[in-house]
Amino acid sequence: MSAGNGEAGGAAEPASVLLGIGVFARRSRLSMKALRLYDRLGLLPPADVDPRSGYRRYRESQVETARLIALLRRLDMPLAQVAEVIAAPRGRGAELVADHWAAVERRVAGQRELAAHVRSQLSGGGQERLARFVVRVREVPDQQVLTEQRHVLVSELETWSQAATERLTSSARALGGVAGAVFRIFYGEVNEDSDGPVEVCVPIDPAVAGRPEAAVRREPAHREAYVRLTPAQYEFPQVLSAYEAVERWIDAQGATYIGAPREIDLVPDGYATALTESPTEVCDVAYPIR
Amino acid sequence: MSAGNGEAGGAAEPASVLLGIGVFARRSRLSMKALRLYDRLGLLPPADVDPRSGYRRYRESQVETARLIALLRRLDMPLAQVAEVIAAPRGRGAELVADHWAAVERRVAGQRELAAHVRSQLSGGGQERLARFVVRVREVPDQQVLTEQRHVLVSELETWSQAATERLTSSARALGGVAGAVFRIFYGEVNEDSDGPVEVCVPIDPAVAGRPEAAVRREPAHREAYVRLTPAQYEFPQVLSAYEAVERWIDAQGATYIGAPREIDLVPDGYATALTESPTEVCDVAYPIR
DNA sequence: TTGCTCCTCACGTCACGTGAGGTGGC
DNA sequence: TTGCTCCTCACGTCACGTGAGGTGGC
Repeated sequence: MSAGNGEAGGAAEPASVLLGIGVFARRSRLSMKALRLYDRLGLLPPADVDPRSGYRRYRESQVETARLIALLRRLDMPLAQVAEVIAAPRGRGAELVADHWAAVERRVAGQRELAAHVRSQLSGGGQERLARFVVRVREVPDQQVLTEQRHVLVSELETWSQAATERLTSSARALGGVAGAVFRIFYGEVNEDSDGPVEVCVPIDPAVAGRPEAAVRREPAHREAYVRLTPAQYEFPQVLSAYEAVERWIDAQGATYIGAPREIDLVPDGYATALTESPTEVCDVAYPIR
Repeated sequence: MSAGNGEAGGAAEPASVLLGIGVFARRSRLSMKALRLYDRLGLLPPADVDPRSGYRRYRESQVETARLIALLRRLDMPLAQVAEVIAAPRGRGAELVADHWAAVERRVAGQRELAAHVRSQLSGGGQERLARFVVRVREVPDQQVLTEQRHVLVSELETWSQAATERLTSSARALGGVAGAVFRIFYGEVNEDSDGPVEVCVPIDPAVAGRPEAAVRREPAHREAYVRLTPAQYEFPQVLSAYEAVERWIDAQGATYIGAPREIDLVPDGYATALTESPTEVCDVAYPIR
């Protein structure tokens, strides 16, 4: 409605309010180099750029945004996510920050366990922990299994695998019952950075045809090397030592891995029962070998 | 003593024990690319490299070292530090890991506060927090001060500045007494990543000549803009809002910064007294201006 | 006209990932 | 001989820092 001078939003903001990149950098606590980068990325373009000199000019009101960016970067938020926060309304921005921080805390929690594990490994002799495991070999007949497979990080693993086990177990009951020990196959590593995939397998009677609600497949007969774990040994990251023990044994034998590692539950209904009945042994960690 | 076959350390390790990079990568949970990098850096050179093909061959016993490296990298330890851990005896390695992890925890603790701060800023209106501060201006006469200056991270700031204040205060007493409010000048930012420097200043009688045990200098007379803080407002990271409030005010006035920001204690003996006597106001945050 | 600010390359850092294009080993 | 493994560049990623060499603004 006012005289159209091309400037959106500001009624009468004088040109003298514009700040050079140096002043703007000090006020916003960002380096000039960072500001040039944010300009190139479109994250924080200057209010005005002199067409001949290329000089960047920022508006006072941009200091607040720049400060927010500086704070978010101090939280190690990637610039792509920073851009989302900047673009979103305030409330949504707060949610995104909360999400980012929750992810950081999950990651750090995993690393905290790992750090303790590494320290105790280094200070406490090293070999002794592995020596405690007895590796055995057994033949596993082929099985018909109901399965669910998914990518999960270590923080989501327990929740998901319990839920999947429950779903598959109840499906199995409808098909004549669970015909063997429940197991999980790890096709890829599962930790703070890597997400598998993981497959939960519930054996059923081979004679029964599956219903389409869950994937049904044959797990082929094989020979496997395994160790049996107590509840304490099954905790992350201690369980890594169990995997290491089996791998060392296989290497020492000159045997060959022919499949992804797996955990076979010893107690029916898996970990939930284990918690309430506190058995002395909860599961086996195994590698198929030739 | 055995037949010298050129292999150091192993009495009778057959060549068949050597592993190709692919197998070694799987066993150690490192990528081949990472292994090649560690070779180039001298961090984990293969036991043997075929001179014509360039093929890398690793010894079984190197798997353990490679695993350790993989674990340390999962803790985000830089390769330079990883190299130190690998080279050090086990006990020393455990210490280095503990040190690294302690540093991570300190950093994360600071970021945790900051994340909460950013969230509340975004969800809670934003401007209201700044509006609470009343910015005033005053003239400060020139002062003779005893000082100590150092680079400190935010985690070390409180401990160091209390200790320095005590040292300087007792020196000042020997020189006729503390002649004014104790203050700290921040020449650079102090946070999880940046370490100042910071200078603690204790005013003394200008007529007294200093002794060489502490630096003595004149802090020139100046005009400064300041806000007065309650103990809650002085906590990190809330105190950042106070700095912001002063800076905004200065910008709004079109005034010019002519010195580094400073915190001036309102209570004698600084923060220690503040804790026991719980005053309603602890310190001023100020910027010299023209 | 002299400083000072600001400009754009270009390269370095960190720890790899991702092809390209070629070759050794069984 | 056919796959398969492994090789070395070379470039990309991420968020900048650090000069080099030059120019606009007051």
